[in-house]
Amino acid sequence: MRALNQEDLEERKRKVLQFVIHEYIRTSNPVGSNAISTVSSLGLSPATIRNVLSELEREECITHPHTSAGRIPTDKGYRRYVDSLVDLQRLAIQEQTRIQSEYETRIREIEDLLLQTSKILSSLSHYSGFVVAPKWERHIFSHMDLIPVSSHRFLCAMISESGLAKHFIITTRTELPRESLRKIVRMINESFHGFTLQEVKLQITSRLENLQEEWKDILSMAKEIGQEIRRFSDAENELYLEGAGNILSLPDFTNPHDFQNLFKMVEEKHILSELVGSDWDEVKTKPLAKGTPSKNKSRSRVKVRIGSENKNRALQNLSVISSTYQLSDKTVGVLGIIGPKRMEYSKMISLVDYVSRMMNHFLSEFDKDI
Amino acid sequence: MRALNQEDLEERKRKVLQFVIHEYIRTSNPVGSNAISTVSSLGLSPATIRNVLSELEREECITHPHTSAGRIPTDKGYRRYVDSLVDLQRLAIQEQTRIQSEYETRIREIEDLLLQTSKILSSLSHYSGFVVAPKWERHIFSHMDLIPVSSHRFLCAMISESGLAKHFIITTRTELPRESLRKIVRMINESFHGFTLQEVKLQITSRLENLQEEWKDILSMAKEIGQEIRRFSDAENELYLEGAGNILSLPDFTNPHDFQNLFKMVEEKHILSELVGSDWDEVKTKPLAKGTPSKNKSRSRVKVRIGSENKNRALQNLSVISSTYQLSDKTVGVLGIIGPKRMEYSKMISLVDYVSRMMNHFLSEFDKDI
DNA sequence: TATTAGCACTCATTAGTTTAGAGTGCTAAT
DNA sequence: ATTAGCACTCTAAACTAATGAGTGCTAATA
Repeated sequence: MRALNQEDLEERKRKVLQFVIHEYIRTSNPVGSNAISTVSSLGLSPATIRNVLSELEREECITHPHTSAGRIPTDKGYRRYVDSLVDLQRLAIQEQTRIQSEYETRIREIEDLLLQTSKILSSLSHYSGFVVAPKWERHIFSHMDLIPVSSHRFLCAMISESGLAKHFIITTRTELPRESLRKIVRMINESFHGFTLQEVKLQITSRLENLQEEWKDILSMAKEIGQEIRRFSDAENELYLEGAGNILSLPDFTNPHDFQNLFKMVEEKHILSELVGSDWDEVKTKPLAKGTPSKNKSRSRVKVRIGSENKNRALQNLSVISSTYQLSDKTVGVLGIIGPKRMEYSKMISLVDYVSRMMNHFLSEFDKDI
Repeated sequence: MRALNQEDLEERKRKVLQFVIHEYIRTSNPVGSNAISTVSSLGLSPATIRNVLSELEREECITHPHTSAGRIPTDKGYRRYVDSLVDLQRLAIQEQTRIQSEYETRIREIEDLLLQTSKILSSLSHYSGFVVAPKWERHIFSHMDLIPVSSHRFLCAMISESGLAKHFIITTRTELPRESLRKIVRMINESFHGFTLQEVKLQITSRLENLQEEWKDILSMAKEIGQEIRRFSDAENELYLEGAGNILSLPDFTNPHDFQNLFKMVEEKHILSELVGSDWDEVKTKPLAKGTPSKNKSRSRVKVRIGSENKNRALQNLSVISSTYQLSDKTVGVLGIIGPKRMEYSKMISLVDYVSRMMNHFLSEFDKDI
């Protein structure tokens, strides 16, 4: 028997870890040395496997719940698996067509698209799907208008160049004659055309103050309006979250404490919204496997967070697979799925990747449509 | 010992049932004959109590989970209790002030009021609070406007006389020049002023069609707009639901199946929205106990549904206490709490009653404000 | 005649015991 | 370097026994 060098040993270790993870994902039971020896095609005896396993355990990639149980992957093990062991594949054609057909319901608004996407993510993963709505502040201001509702209340509509519309009711303490209203609206529209909405938000109050001279009479009203616009621009990103119930029915979830955490997350969606916030800044790309280049030239931006890698307590026993989406070449939002750590990463990464590409596709159509 | 007549026996039965329910609510454990004999002030031996209990059991007001357990109330038992045994009281002053202080956060819009109310209901009951938003269709149409977003898209704002505003984006296939747009808006505003929004919804398409002669050029566009308005008027009532997580942590909830049902309810709020729909039509009033007349002259409209009295499956193990609220003297919405069957009905009924009065109070202020 | 004491009976709960089997780690043989 | 062999550990399941809370019935009682 020829001597094995270091590389071969590493290779074997990798294969064993991969097998453990695959088997654990499949059966949800700890995997023993016997099973690996018999079922895998490594051709090694249980005893040898045991040596490999104890080494993997020393490296904290696996543990066992108790002495007489098989091994299960740790978060670190999953991480290693996702980083280098998972075989990334293109999504099956059959699933691609399924997704495309799901998108065929009439989508009029961006909101419809976001909702439908989160539903698709949920129903194809059988886990929970989410979409964080486009980040309002990144858009370019086009125009706004105020419609009187009553003497002190107005419906304020703000439209971005990409066609996103935000609307909310504002209330003023002072009464506003129609003429002044029109003047204020015209002024805002003229001075902010072409600015980002973040700039509008930050500068609206100060701008309105600078016009003191000629606007003395309606200054205080303009100020009030500015404040209200600011207030609504600060609102957190909207989040679409579907299929959270799916996670409950998983065999991995038995602890009632986990239930409560999950519940909290659904009730206070902003928890999750904050959580994925970091995706905007630091985006670690995970290219698809060689030999399967994507149709679209752009790189996949799928990110995986496993269990304790999530900062949020409610997600300590879950994994989040997310990607970003763009509008007019700017990253404006995040979408993805939330599922058990014990999930088919290969398939799920492909799914999220594919759906995020579809989102980009549809969003660019919206963009063209303007 | 003097002979007891039928009435005295009935009275005793009532007292025993009341004691069982109170004790069960307090401890969440089945109540035995011994406990009743010792703790209650009836002065009867366990054996006598047992006779009463078995009679109550024959009447299906109580059961026991197994032979050697004490008694617990059935839905029928709770019903009897709520109908005639519960001591209705005014809410404690301390709680009244707590509620009033909770309402002191700045409430600008009806939406704020609804959200805040559902939070109050949740936090004071320690269960789940809900408010079904005002029924749009019952309001009187005041005016509407269309703001162009892009060539094919408009922000449509509809304002009711009571100041409720509804706004949504509509998309048309054909392009609309500004002039035609203004014409259509003027026409709608003139012809529907004073109508209910339901009438607007039902008649808008047919009205637009009747104007054929003079409007030939913009008829198809007007039609499209009419259809879109119709579509958005059909949208279901919005629902505010807070504190559903509170229910999970109750000792009454152990069955994972119940968890799932509850989850479903939170995810698909319209389930609940449908559920309380019946409150608009058939309202069974439950006046407060004599001797404690309410400050406000109007009758309390609190309704209690216990366990299986709820049609919805998700609520089979829960009780719903609800009341309606008015705007301009019309019943436009429902609010209440959802909790375990095993809850302090007296307190909760008072709470819902009081909060619904507060809602009416604030809403009438909104109304005046217009 | 209504009430109650007495008693046999039921059944959930808990603890204790045993057994089976899955899986490990170590050692010595190959 | 690999593996067979074996003692060891620990869980899960199944069985047993003891406890005790609560009932329903009957006969005695005020």
